[in-house]
Amino acid sequence: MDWHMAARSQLLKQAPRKRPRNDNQEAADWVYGQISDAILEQRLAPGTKLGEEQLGDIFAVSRPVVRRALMRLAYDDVVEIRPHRGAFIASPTVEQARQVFQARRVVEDAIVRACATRAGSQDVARLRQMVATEQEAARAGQRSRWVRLSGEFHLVLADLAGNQPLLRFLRDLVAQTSLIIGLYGRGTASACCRTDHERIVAAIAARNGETAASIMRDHLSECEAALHMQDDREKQDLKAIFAHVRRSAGS
Amino acid sequence: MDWHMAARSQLLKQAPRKRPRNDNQEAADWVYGQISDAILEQRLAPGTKLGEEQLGDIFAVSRPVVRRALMRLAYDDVVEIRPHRGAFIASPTVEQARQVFQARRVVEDAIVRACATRAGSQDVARLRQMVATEQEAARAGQRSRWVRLSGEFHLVLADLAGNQPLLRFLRDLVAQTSLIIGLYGRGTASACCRTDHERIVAAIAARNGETAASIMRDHLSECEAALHMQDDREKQDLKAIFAHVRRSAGS
DNA sequence: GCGGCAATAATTGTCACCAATCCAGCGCGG
DNA sequence: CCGCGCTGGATTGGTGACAATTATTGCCGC
Repeated sequence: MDWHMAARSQLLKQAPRKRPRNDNQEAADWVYGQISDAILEQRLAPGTKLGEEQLGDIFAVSRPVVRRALMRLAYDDVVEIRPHRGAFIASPTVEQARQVFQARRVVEDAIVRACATRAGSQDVARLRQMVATEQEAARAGQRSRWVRLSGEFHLVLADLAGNQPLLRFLRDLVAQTSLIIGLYGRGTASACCRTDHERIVAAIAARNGETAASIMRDHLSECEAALHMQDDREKQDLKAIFAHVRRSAGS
Repeated sequence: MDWHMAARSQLLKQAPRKRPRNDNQEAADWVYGQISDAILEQRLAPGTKLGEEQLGDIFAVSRPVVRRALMRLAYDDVVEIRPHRGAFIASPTVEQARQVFQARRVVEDAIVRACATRAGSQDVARLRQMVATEQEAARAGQRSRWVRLSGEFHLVLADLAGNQPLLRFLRDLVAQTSLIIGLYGRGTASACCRTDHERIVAAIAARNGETAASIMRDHLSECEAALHMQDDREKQDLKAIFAHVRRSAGS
């Protein structure tokens, strides 16, 4: 019903940006959007505990509202709810990270192909502006903003492709990608895609779907390769990190 | 954590089949699985109202449990929750149906390619048995069972592909496909894929991913083409359907 | 001095009640 | 006689408090 009509308009931001007054049905969506944005901007590190009461105090909403938001986030695999333990920001494993990137290659390959045939001149202009804004944030060194804009670029492409299920799926994948970059992206993760987005837009503007898909696949593979994916950063490296301390301070 | 380890085992049935005693955390999943199965077997027609209290009486669970199950189903786009109105089995529009099939073509193309490289001999045997069971149900005229097995075949393929995000995405798409077939599949919808599944398995067994993907794409396109997708079955055709009645019965 | 165990405390999960909202039937006015 | 506004019933949504479970911490035994 309200599923395909609003496509290509503002469906990307499903969560309201401003705080609703008292309506709690939208309040849950608001909390969901707030936490989701924090994850996308990497303000919430993986493993962070999300206490219900704590969030309820922060957002001034009741606990069931927080609960619903957390359940939605858990369904997106960005938070992990362990029974009677609480909700934590998910920490994707290396295997999960590879699967996310593989899924993104599959989905976004098709998305850019659709964009190449569907995108009009105004759509291309919109994409160019997004790329410009993103590069501006990158030059200014605003890492959070850049990460968010970089993800939004892919979502705008999915929006232009005009396929709602693929858009929703990619939204989840992008959110998880933010977590993955936050976990394994120490180092030159920011420089991985310097002009890839620009080249993708150019290929779309030229109606060359094959080229656009090829660039997109390479782009995602490069992003994946730029990560330091080492398996055992779960608990073992705690001992490695504090191996040199050797209880120097004592009685 | 428990995300990729259980892949390829029994992750397809995320909902327990037998009724848990009193534990309500799993009870919600149980209700979710029951309703989801009913949708997959087309026992629940689109537009059916799902009253919370009613479902609570049927499954002997409290209303919040039903509520959580309905929320999950709504997130899968198989039920539509209208505020203060209740939950209804979703009625996908023609546009939504086309997008679902397009998304399935994109995803399952990649899935069968992965299957062609990853599937071992025992996997192929499992697939052959699934096809045999499915054809048996088709010959026996068990429509519900056939619809369910037909969907499960695709999910088993996704399971073999070994990509959890794609598997979950395809699960949602298959559920929506059941609704679409229930809505627009009057007629020869059952005969659309006579031996397609068998040919897909053969291509996978031959390690021919390209052929398997081609058959899969054609298979999905044929299934889509076999539907009677007429646009205006929302409200307008009500007047068309009852145009000839001309209020014959009256005072 | 250290490991195991039990009691405590905090947090989550659930249920029952209450308020808000929407549909249906009915009376009234045109 | 038909259309419209109103009220009643029913269902959903929200909030509050209770019970279950688990992590932590202090204590006891070895």
